[in-house]
Amino acid sequence: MRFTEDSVSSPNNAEISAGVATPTRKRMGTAERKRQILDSAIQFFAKHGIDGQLRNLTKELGVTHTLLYHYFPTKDALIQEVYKEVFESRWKPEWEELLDDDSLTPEEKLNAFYLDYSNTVLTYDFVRILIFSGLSDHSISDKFFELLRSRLLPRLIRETRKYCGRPNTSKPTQRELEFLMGLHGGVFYIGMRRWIYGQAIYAAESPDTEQEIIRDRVQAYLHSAKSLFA
Amino acid sequence: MRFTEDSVSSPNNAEISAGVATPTRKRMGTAERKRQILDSAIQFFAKHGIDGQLRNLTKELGVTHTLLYHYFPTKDALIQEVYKEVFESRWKPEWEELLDDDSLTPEEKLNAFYLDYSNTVLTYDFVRILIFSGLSDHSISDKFFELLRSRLLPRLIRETRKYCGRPNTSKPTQRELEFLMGLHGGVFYIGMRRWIYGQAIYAAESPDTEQEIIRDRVQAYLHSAKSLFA
DNA sequence: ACCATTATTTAACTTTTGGTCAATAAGTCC
DNA sequence: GGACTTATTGACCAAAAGTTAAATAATGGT
Repeated sequence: MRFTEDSVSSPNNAEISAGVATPTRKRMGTAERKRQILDSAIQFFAKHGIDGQLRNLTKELGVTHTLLYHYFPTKDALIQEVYKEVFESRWKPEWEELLDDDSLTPEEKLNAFYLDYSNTVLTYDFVRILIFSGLSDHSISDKFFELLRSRLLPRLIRETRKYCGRPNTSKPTQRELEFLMGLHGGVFYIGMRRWIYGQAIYAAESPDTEQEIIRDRVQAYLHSAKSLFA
Repeated sequence: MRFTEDSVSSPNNAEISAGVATPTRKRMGTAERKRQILDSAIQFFAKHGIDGQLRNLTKELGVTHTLLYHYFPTKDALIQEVYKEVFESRWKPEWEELLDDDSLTPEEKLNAFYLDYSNTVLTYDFVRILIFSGLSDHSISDKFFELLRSRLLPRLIRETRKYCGRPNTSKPTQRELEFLMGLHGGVFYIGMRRWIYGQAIYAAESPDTEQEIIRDRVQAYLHSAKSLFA
């Protein structure tokens, strides 16, 4: 066995605080470790982008970066799993069901939808990874917007028309869609300011305030839609 | 004089199209070359982020990457100049003058402002560099939002109140600001979709459509502000 | 035509970073 | 408690990428 000259530089950070050295190597089950790495990777890539260095990611786990290759063949593979986890697994089919529910008014639907939608989408990892993806190749953001465009937008337009007392016979016009995107962007902008620009305009811990804000925007959208498309 | 073994690999791209080789080294004035590098760097960093490799940046210019260090001491220095160029130099004092103009109605002011504002802000480099900055350290985006917060938002709130027929005596409330950010975010979202997500919903070349859209949003904002803050 | 200046390149150095591989040790089963 | 499995590590590699120093060659002034 050989020792590196500066072997002092790897003091196993996670164990130091115990006071007495606990030099033993921890051994986790395959599934748990993989889960742990994936969870950390989500946070890590959301924070540093996909260019973050694996060595730093694994350092937070108190583990060598080579261990990563025992669970994921390559960095890209890890990133792909992160994407799947954050996007594909978080899409809620209930959103469509909600918007199709006949027992609710358009106003109730839009409010309920954007309240819940914002709850899952206006998240640190979701917002940042979505934008990181858009900034590089659009591979992820494209898939997400395809879901949006095909599943949600038509339903939202339909409810808007219902609210305005207009029939839902023709395809959504460009102007209708753009107007809806105004609402959509306004909502997403909340996440942008919070998770990209780091602004804490109102207490991030008070969901009440955020819900008020979203309700205001939905209300304003519907209200002015009525007068714009009359 | 010595030649590299694979000297073929640097065929001076810029000169190839001339047909006959023009092997001579071009020598530009200090100011022009620096300007040229800076302009390219803006586009380059906007496209690839600040992690883009200098070797690729200079390749586009048909120049060695080491030449860069003749004009900028370090990569960070170059990036700082890019930031200055894109943000500090593009802020228009006219915006404040416009919003203070007594001969215009609030509606006219907001329309005129957002039309012009979007024209300079909804740009490839502006949108992307702003977001790249927000994603890493907020050094740039913070400065920009400070301008926004101190120079523009109070005036926009004031005009909104004027439109609603309310006095401008107290400080803007959180709710008023948030509602305004709904409009602001909705407008910025146009740039997001175009320059981040790569969506071309309407022809990017038809400014008419974009102006309509913005007018719609301003209109909706004012209209529903009146009913929300009545 | 020559010289001084300096823009530009060539070559090399260093650090970073994704990835490989053999060695080591923590559990588990008998 | 010994053997087997495999989670984990340490050392190393090669390519990438920022940076430096010296050599080279345009250009302008005289």
